[in-house]
Amino acid sequence: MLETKYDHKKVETGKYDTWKNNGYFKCGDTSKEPFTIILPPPNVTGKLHLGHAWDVSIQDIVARYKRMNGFDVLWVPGTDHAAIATEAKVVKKLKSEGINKYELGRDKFLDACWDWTREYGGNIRGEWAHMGCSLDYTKERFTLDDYSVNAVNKVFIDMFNKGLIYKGKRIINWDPEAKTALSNEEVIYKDTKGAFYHIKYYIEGTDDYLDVATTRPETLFGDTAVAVNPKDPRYKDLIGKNVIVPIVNRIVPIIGDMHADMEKGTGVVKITPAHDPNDFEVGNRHNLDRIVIMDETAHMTEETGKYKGYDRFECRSELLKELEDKELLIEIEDIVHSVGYSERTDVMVEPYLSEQWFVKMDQISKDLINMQQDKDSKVNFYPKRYEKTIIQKAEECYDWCISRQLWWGIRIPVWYKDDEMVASVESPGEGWVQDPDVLDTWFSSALWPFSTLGWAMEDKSLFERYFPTNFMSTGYDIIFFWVFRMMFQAEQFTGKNPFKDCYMHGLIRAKDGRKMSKSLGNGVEPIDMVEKYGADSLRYYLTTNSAPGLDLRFDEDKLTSTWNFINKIWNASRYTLMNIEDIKEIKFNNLSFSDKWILTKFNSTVKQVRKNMDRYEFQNVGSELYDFIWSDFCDGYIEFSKFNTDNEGTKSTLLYVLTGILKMLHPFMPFVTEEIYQMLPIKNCDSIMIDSYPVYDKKLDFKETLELMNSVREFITKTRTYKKDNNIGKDCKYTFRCSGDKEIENLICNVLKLDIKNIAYQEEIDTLEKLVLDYNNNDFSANIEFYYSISLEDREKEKEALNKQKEVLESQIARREKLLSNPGYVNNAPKELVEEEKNKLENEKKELETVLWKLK
RNA sequence: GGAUUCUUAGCUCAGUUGGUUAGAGCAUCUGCCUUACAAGCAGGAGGUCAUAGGUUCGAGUCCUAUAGAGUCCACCA
Repeated sequence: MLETKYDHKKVETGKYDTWKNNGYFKCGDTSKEPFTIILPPPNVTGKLHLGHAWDVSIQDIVARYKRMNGFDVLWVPGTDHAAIATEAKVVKKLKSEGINKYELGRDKFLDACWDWTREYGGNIRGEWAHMGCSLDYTKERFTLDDYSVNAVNKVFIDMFNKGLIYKGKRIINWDPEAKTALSNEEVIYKDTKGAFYHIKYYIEGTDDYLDVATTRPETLFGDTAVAVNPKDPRYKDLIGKNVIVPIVNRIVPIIGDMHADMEKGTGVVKITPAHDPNDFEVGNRHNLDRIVIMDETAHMTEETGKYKGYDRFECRSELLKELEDKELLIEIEDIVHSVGYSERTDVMVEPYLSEQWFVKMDQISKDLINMQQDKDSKVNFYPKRYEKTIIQKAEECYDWCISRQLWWGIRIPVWYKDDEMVASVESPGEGWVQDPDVLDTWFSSALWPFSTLGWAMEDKSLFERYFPTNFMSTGYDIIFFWVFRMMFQAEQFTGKNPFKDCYMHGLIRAKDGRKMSKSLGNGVEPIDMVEKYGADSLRYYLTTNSAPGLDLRFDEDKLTSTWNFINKIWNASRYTLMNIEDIKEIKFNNLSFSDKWILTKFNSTVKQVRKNMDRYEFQNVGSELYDFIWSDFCDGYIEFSKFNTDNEGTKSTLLYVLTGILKMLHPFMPFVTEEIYQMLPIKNCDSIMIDSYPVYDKKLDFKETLELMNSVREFITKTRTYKKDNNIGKDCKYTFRCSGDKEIENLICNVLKLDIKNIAYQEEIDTLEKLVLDYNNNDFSANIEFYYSISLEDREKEKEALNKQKEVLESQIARREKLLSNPGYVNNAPKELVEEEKNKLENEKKELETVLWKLK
């Protein structure tokens, strides 16, 4: 027997290991159709946050749903080495021990990284277990294992040989703290307080100067020109003349270039080709020198003279003093402008001239766009608008900087000897030196959908069976980092898209709508929520409380409501189990009206739920199930069944519907549904997770009963309201007639507790005052009269109520008559709707008649 | 500058291909410890669906504009 209260801790203990040990998470039944999901790999040393909890819940729901629908489901777990993040942590740790990364050397540093990974890695596995994720651990991968490394090498070498990967000297985004290049996606732009510094650049041989406005005065050491717009009447005559760069006193030309915007600043812009991407382009057009004035740690080089060794910010403040002293500073204008910061280290990104590896994107992007235009081969996004986002990204693509000046990662498989350069995993021979850099973590992540399946391994059987994958779920924040790149790499190397459906969920925010962050201290740990409410509650809450692609404000009160819902299910199960203990088999004979009604309702719920599950509309599934279980099954059917517990058909219906409810809920609430399933007197399988998902059953669809019972329920509610409005107590004498079967009459009397002792005698009918409630619907009508001595006051109250009712009815009738006399509506609207309107109008008219009669 | 999302009850959110009386949770009011559940039951109250136009027989839903809020991309000397 179940306890009276649901205890999530008790329920969730032990089940995960049982499932896992019984092999329910493993794929491999080749008699079934495969269905593959690849888990987006979290940072190996990271921990589960609410966003992950949401993400894995969605995937587990799909995995369990598909498994119950007869698919051979493979859900691949894995983790990511997270190059920059991990390396930064290890560097910090070593530093605290007084060890410098470079002094330690590459090999020993990597050992330290592996130690770190082993020490802090693997926690995430326990968290997947807490959440109930049905992952196939026999296929677990890591971005630095052979599956991944082999694929990365193979892809890199192939792209290198095709010319899709090249090495180039460019201005890239540089993180001076991590001392590595970054891709454009890894730069976060933030509004920052700064200033326009107006500096005098004297025109050579004159006392005139140009007012040059810059936000970064310290870069003047690298100036090799000053540009004006060739159409700018203010300055066009100056083109060809020279100016003197202040402090360094370098003579540089005034050039005409469209880059100079007449509207912006003073219309004069200093050109620093080695420290600004736009200036770099200008420099190329005008053949300007590139003077590097900062090193890899953003400290000034010897080009800056006495400022050598200064940090970039120190240099700025000292330089400004000097400019002021020398009366070269015209003014300082405060502005707010957006400045790039490193996604990982949060330091200000420095545009930096260096040699890096790039993926050439133009053709690849075109291939992606073509693929997306083909209905059969494209990725279906949920919600659909992300298809457009992807296409837009592809259209405005720029080359992807993939080299990182780090050690923790997959090393670039390129070897050098003198002027020669060869791409190869192994050294081509004596005297060859490998490129020191590693690849962007996202380069390996991009291959994840096929690398994990053994695409670059000898045994390709998994790849052949389970690729392309079926379902991908992730937050919209990494669409460019990851989804886009997975798509083009799979297209380039497998000729197919990596997944058929891609579900994008939003971000989790704090209750007030702000982002959850450490600095605000408003973060919520999913594991704490699991502890407090159970994984079942958390999963259901996260997945049914928002529409696809939209953010979710985390609200613990709603989690409580979800817990209450589970407690409700628990108690409905408790009731059911108490009443079906002796059942031998499910037999639908001698079904009562209410049995037929709930079976019909159940059937239509199954239909709706399946439809929405197939479209990943989980919020709809959630409300369908909530409504059916709470309003129909518990408040409606269970109450009816209480007067019918000896009936075999009713027992069968209770068990059948409860079993179906558990199965439909199982993908959302795996633990509690398994707990209750195990107590069912009749069940097909050892575990609910290997049982089948409910299907619509035509034999159990009783449409007429549905309508009749809806009327009966409406009558019951109306009677209750009526009694309450008129202060009619339990002992009031009554008479009752209804059009339905004797069974219906009994049901109503039972539910409304119309005590047989209180039926009014003829004498009472003749002498006492009465209150009458008439109910008319085309398939059911009922009349109930209550007899008692009525006061004048009550009589007035009743009259008032009737008048109000009259008004409402009259306006409704008028509205409906107008509607039905509109030929446009009658001709164009669906016939059933028109019929229904007509019926309603009829009933309202009848009702109005009674009200009018009573008023007399 | 380009794209995109949101604006629905006091609060947080649902609302399928347009179908006429817009739903839920929480909060609130009334009455109930009825033996599955008081973390519950029964019955209420609460909304001119941001604004203004348009399409349509019919608009929360489609179109246009406006206002406010958010996000992404590009630019930012």
